[in-house]
Amino acid sequence: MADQFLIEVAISCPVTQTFSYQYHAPVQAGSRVRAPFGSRFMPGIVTDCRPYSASLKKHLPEKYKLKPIHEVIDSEPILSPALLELGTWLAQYYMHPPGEVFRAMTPAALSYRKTGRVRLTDKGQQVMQDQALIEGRLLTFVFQNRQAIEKGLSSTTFRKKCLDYKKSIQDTEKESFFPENQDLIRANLIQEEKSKNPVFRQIKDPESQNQEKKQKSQAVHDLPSRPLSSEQLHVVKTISREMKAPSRPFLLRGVTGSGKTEVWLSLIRILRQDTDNQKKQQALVLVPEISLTPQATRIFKERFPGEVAVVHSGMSDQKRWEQLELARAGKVTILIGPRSAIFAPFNKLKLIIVDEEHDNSYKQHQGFRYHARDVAVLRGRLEKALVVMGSATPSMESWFNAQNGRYHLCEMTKRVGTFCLPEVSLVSGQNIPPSVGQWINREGDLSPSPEPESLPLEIKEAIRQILQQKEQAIILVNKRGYAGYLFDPAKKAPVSCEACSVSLTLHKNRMMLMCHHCGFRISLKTLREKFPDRPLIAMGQGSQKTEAILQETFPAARIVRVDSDTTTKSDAIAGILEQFRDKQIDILAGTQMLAKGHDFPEVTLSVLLDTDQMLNLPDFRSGERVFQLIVQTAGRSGRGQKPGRFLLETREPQQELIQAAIQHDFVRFADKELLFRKTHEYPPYGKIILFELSATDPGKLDATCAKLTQNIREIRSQRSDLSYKLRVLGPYPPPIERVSKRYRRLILFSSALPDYKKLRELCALVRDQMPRASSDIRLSIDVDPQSLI
DNA sequence: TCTCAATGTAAC
DNA sequence: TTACATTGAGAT
Repeated sequence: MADQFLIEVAISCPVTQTFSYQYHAPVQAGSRVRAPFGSRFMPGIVTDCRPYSASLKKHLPEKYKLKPIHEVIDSEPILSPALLELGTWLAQYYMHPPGEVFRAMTPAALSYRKTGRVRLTDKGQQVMQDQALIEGRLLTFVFQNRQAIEKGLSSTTFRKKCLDYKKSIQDTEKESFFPENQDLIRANLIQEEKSKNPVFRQIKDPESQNQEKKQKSQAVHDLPSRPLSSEQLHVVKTISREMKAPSRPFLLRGVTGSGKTEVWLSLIRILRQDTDNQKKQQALVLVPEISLTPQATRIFKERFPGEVAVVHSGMSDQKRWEQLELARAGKVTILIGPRSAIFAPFNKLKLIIVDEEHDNSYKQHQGFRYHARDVAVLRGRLEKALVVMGSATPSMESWFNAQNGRYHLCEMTKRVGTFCLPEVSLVSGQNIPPSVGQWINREGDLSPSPEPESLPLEIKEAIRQILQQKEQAIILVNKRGYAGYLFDPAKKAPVSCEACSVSLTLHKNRMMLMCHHCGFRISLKTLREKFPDRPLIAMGQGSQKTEAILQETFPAARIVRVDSDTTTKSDAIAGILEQFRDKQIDILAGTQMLAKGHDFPEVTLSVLLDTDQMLNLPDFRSGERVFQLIVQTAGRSGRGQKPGRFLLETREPQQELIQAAIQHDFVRFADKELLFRKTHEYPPYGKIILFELSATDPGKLDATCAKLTQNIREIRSQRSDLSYKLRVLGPYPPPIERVSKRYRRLILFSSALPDYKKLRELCALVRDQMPRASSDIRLSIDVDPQSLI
């Protein structure tokens, strides 16, 4: 066996290790390969390749015989050395299977479909006509469209559709017999093609289309940049000085409307002029998904015609691939995209901008749960690119880093041009009964509260004025808090945990209050017995009604509701935002997404309703979120020529957070917040790793949890170093116990920053000893979770 | 004793 | 993730 090579492959499936193969030629790390895995071929990424020598052989596990790689897919690696290193590091850090990490990094390139298909036979087609037979009805349901009849269905969809049908008739018809797959095959109604190996999705060469596009966009003339304010100029100078040899990332804190976009544009301009060798230097601009409207990207395209590529989640794989290919080949200078764009391939990446760095949408909440801002910092280090994060209300993590010198800090305190910050009024909610809520009655049960509901007078009046003057308004309605809490009108504060200073969570199905940090719990009954005369209001059901009331109060106004329920597709939202900009809509009413970074010059009123409810979410980050929300909402108003107003409804106007927010005093808020985080060892002073177990069967779930608890106890008793100073809470059911038919349990591991290594070690041990009682049970790990519920 | 489905585990 | 072995319940 001359000249064999040992190849390490991260297989695209949820297993923690990488696997070794042999091959007759070297394969560059970062290339895709197809390798025999079990009894089939799976795609994967080569992580390492070295000549196969006798000494190497010793290190291999003996019981396995090395299999040869089946096929090398790429002649050139699809992951650059830097991206490969990034992925390897991330798999470690986020405790996620490397194969899955790489798949997340290379959209479409590693996805595959199974070729196993199910077709109708001729006999099957005949039977299908006969609706008297159960088989006929089943097949009609499963093979609804013509395409399915002609091409067949993949076996997975076929099975799913059969199950769907079975479920749908279970309630209505009592069938004595329901045909299983085997029955259908035996009766020669369907045929199953067996071909088990995944096939790579074909990706067309984008070359031809690019050229067209490029020519089109090049026809636009270079637009002159707007003159910068002295503040902006100073910031640009300071940051660009670091561009050649970046040492630390920058955090740019600039009040809303201070013109951060202009700063980004100037930085890119400088980057582009600075051609120290043949390769064009490139910039990546990360933005929150919601602000990826054509409007927002237009300014980049106008300033740098033909040099901008854009990706967003609504794109087809084909289209996205095209855009990424432009960046990889060095054909564009700038790539704009949401969090996943942090993995985009580049020819020569020199600058990474994270716009609105505090934004929650940078965190992936499923599967590979990375935080794009944190990944950006790491990628910047690996690629020697400068990372610049910008926000009016930085996250506590970034602010902390800027304070202790890990990041450079730049600030812009003035709005540019004629804009000034909006006039703020507090609308006292004190006389208003809680919009929707339930009272805790004497028995400790919940009973509905009277719900007189209308808009506060000041708000009504303000909206009326806006409509009269044909201006626009944005109204933020908190649709529902994701958890319930108890409000104590006597104290004008929620009932909170004395040890942790976070609101206690109301678990309605258990009728108890729980603290998600220390595990403290008290039943409503006990609480009632303790304080018999205190009226307590259960909050957290939300105030969906507000939107309806708005329309009722102003029937003539063109009001459009925007929230994740009504507009799931990002396309739809973009459309609505465009209409709003064109003044076809007077009032936008909706959830938090409306507060994010949009620039509507005609908006002169922004309103934040029911602030308290958000403030009292049982989460140590709720203060930070509300502060951001208030400042950002206020920032939507008065961005044009006319001065803006901002109204905020609260029952607790004296709260320090609210006072700081309405004065746009971030530093005052941050000082207090960081102190709070420090005393409780919350991030950034502490680290959290969250395990989420889920299953469709709650019994199995609890059984697994019990075993897992036992495992944790054993590990900790054997390893005192993993017991001391590390906190473990749970498994506990989150307030939203069931999500998409799966029950959930959480285990929260936390520690102070210095003990982080130990914390990780403990978590890794727990993961590896996870009892796999059933395939129904899933474990997903969230390192640095954004939310604990 | 055979068959089918549910459960568990390995994959290089 | 998928495939295969193992196990256990029910059918012949």
